[in-house]
Amino acid sequence: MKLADFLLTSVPFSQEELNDILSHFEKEYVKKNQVLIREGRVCNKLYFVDLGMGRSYYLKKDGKEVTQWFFGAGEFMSSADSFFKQTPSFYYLEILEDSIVYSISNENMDFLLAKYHKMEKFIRLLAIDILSNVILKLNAIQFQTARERYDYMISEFPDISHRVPLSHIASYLGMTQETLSRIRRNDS
Amino acid sequence: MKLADFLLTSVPFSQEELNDILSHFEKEYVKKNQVLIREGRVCNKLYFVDLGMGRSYYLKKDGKEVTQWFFGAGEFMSSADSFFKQTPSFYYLEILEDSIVYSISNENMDFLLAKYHKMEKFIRLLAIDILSNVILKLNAIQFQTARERYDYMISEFPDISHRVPLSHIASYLGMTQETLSRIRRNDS
DNA sequence: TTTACTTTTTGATATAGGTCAAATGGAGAT
DNA sequence: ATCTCCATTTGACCTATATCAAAAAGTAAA
Repeated sequence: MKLADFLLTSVPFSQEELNDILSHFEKEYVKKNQVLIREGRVCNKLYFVDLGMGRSYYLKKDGKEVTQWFFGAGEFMSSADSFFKQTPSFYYLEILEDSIVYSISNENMDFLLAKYHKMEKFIRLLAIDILSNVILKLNAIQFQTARERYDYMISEFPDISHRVPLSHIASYLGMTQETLSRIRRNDS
Repeated sequence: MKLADFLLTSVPFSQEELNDILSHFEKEYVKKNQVLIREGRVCNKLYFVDLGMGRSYYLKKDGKEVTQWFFGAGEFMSSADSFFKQTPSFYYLEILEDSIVYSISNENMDFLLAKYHKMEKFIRLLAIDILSNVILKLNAIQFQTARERYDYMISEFPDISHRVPLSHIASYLGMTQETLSRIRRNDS
């Protein structure tokens, strides 16, 4: 879904409001492997993935990467609490394929939030959607077997396994890549 | 923290606005073990715990209860996505001790959200705070040992272990009560 | 205080998934 | 085609935590 449609789907902005809002976003072409924000830095942009995909991840003390989330086309991508609270990010944000994104700075977002009551509503709804998704994942991790988590992911994101390295998917699912490899082998 | 203070801490409401907002909440005295909302029902109240505590939990297929979250005094309590999206709740909400809560209906909340731009902002910030907390827990569950999770919980909520049954804490931490009991024994 | 009931602890055993190490496979560069 | 470099798979073994079962400790009622 495109950014304009995404905005309109949850809040009925007028054409004029929509144009104003969109004008505060900037189109960016981002190359594969580019890091958008690093752990410990304040995330001052919110991204909408128009085409391509990205992920958030962090490093464990032993230096291993742990994928926290994947962001596909038609989704907002950011270190949400860092962006909205202007606190240091716990995560890295990285682009996984050559992508087109629309970004908005924190200053522009604050401007729009202050200007439009409807913009506050839009972001509130966005935050609640993200929250639902995180809660779903928390339940999956806490109470499903490695196999069940994998099956769920495949049913939800059938193409992801062809687009990103196994190791990213494994850490996203909270298991080692060896375990994921074995699960895959036993596929029917 | 009291409800009025909580509101003022994140958004500078005027005294008049504050009074109007507070007038849409209703004070309720809730007895221990009372269930505020059941799985599958739409949650139409948001609660602020003034005194006492509650939890959210769900039932696994095998009938076991899994505590999802504890809500202490000075915190909002609800099945957030059910309340704000008016969709069936995945959880039960239950009061664990005789408590005093302030509740607001979904209709009143919608009224306030539409009336006050600042109210939208308040709820947006609240949603983002909840999101941060859920993400922290997700990381803990995904990548810490049972022991580490327990130690973390004790440091954050030192008194909880005296106020609720072991089994609730164990399932909250994603482990069996036998494991939690053994961890406790090895405390220094 | 005795009885009945619930919660917590302890013990013995099982298992999912982790760790470490090596082998295989694939993709790009020369 | 061959070499190099990573990604993936496989194998052998290990460990944290679950499961099942029973004992002990608390709590409340009679």
